[in-house]
Amino acid sequence: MSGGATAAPAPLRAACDAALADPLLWPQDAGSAMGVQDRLRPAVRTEPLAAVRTVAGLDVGYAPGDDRLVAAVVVLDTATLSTVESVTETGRPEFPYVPGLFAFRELPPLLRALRRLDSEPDLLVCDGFGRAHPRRFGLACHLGVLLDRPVLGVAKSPFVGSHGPLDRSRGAWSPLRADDGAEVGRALRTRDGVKPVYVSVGHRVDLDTGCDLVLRLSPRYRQPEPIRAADRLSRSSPIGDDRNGPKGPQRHQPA
DNA sequence: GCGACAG
DNA sequence: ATCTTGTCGC
Repeated sequence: MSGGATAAPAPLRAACDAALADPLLWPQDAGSAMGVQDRLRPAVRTEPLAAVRTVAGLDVGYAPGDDRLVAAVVVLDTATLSTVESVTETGRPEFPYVPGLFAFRELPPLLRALRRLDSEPDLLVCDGFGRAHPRRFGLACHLGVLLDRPVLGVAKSPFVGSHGPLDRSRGAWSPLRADDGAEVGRALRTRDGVKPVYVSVGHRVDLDTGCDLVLRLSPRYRQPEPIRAADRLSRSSPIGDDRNGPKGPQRHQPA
């Protein structure tokens, strides 16, 4: 048998397939979904993360006046911010948008996109929260635990918790605290005088490392480049038409 | 009970 | 998420 006690993390592809194949992970009602979050939450770990050579940005875009969506993943080289690889996957939402249950809506399409990646990014960055969540288990935690990989959540608006004012300059930050005083994330200014982004730990990374990385990944715009790249790709990507068979996922290789 | 509520 | 014009500023 291979894969003993010292087994390396399963390849990304296998981890995505395993998660997608487990029916217990994808309930159809809100009550069971919260139960899944409570069951998985204890697995979240916070730790330093080093040697982040490549980062994958994840995002999902929705077609206007339609029920179709596009999940996009773009892998960037951390040092140069150049694109290493990118994929898109089209589909239809199978769970309604419910604040607090975001993962049940966006994770399935994101996992189907991630499974087709050839590379194994050192870190995943998603549009949303990690521990800054009503039950401390947002999208970033959920994805991290399912794949047992480092994941960071970067959101554009606060969800739970509050923070004090922060300096006007890029790099300024203030702890995002839940009602009980726990630091569940940070409001981080990535551009002078521009609204901050909200960083929270998903899994296997800590807030210091996470904020440091987010700043390095956001040299010019408010949002980190990996998320910007995934966001743009999800918007510009043609939507497949399921009525005549899926259009088929698009693969993209840098020129 | 009511409002607010990641994307 | 998505629908939307111009405008101010680097």
